[in-house]
Amino acid sequence: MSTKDRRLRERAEREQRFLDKAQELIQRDGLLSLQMSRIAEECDYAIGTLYQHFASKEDLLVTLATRNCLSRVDLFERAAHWPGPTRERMVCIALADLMVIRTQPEHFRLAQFVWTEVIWGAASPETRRRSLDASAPLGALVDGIVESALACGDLPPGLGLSPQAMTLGPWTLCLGMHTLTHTEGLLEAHALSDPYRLLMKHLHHLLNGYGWQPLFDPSDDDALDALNTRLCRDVFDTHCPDACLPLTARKATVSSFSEVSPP
Amino acid sequence: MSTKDRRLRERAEREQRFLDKAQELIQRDGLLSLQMSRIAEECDYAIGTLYQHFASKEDLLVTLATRNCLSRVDLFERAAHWPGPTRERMVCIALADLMVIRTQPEHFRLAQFVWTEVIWGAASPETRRRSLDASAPLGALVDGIVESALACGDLPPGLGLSPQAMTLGPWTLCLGMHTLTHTEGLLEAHALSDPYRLLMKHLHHLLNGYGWQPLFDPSDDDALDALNTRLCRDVFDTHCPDACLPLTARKATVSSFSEVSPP
DNA sequence: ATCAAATCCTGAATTCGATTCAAAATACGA
DNA sequence: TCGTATTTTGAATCGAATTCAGGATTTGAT
Repeated sequence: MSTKDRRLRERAEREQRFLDKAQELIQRDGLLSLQMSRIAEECDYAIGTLYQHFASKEDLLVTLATRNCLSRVDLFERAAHWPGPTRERMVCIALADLMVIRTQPEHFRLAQFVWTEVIWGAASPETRRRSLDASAPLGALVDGIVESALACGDLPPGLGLSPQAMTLGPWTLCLGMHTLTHTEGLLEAHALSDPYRLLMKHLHHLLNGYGWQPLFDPSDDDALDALNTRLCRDVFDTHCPDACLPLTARKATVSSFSEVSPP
Repeated sequence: MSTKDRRLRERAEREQRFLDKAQELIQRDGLLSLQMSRIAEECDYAIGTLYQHFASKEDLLVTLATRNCLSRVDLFERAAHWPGPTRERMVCIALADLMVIRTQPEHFRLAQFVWTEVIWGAASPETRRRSLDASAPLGALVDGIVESALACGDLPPGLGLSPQAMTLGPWTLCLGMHTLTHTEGLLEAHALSDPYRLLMKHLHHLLNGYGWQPLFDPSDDDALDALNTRLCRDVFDTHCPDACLPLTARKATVSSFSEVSPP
């Protein structure tokens, strides 16, 4: 029996090595030029062996995206379980998301690609289901924050939205911003820079719109910086890299406009 | 000289026919199984001729997405130039977007695919630029609404955001929701339905968050329906198809929750 | 109307990469 | 140790995008 166990374990380990290598190749040469044969080759396996783990290239990609998703759980957990105000916890989710995307932009590119009809539709139903299952814990963590907020009165009653439905707002906002940000040339074409600072501002406007207490004034750049810095430090032990404080473009673009119409 | 003109015109017409056929094939068989050879074949041209118009399959796809984008301009113009309140004009943009996506979901799927690193990066810079240029008019229309709102006081001064930056909020919200909606199984996995009704609610919350006058209570389902119906009728001469009023799922899901915590 | 040059169109051939599968290698149990 | 079951292998297959060497057509001058 232990033999069979060992076999299974070794098989699982090999699968992880394949995924690691795929990740590495994507990071090195881009998703565009990822080749199944090279993954197998660089792992010193025949290509047939690779196909015993993944029914197709699409399956491999979806599986990799799923693993990436799972790797975010602990970060999200820190945000969701941090004992601060519910609103700040929700902001932390967005910050966590930002940190991941700044560190591993390929993660987003892959997820974006994988959710495309072409890839998603070509992956096996089983693989797709596993991928959806993997996103459930993340969703649950965020839903939990909303529930707490409703319970403690930070969010007004009578919004008429389930926690899942509430979660959807920040989620779509972040997702949409990532999408635009990663389409090369798009934001420039619309005279925009510093998209993630803008994301945080819009997020605060949205939370204000829900009436999520305590309200926050997103036009106060210094307060925004201070909040992000504090949360990154207290919640993630990070000195809040450029992730949330893209100081560079700030003076140039955003502030220069805000000087036109001061508070 | 007129000869040359005719040539150019015929060439342009042929290009449109190729694009029409591509659109038709996508609609019929899905993006997944679109083949360059079939496009040429069904247009009664050799495949080489197709490649005189589009340097690659990616180029064709981006070009098609660009044309789709241009086809939305008139709808957006109606919304932006409608002489109603600025806030309602902005809502109309979202409604226009929804109407398009309900009528031609392939449009979104294609845009999503095209904005992917894999496709966008493989298209020629020229084609990419044309695509970005095509989105400028749409952006400008929406920016114009924001400018009016700032000018007439519907939006408070001191937000510290340029019109382009303001536009980004609703844009990302809609984009993100479309993305989630079109990933088969995702919303179901998170116990959500009726995503576009939710989109409209979150949009109103966001606009409320900006302080965009007159404020609107998104938890009032009947008011939301009434607003959408009126706008569709007055602005688009449409009887507001299911686009904005997915009455079906409404009673089942959203209201049932809102009954738990009534206003 | 005729011809050479320029331009355009054609589709068989090439290329590239994913996927298959028959054979070889290896592991297992008696 | 041997026969069977399982796993691995990678050359061969397949599918689809892309190329390019002609053939066809148009142009413009005579």
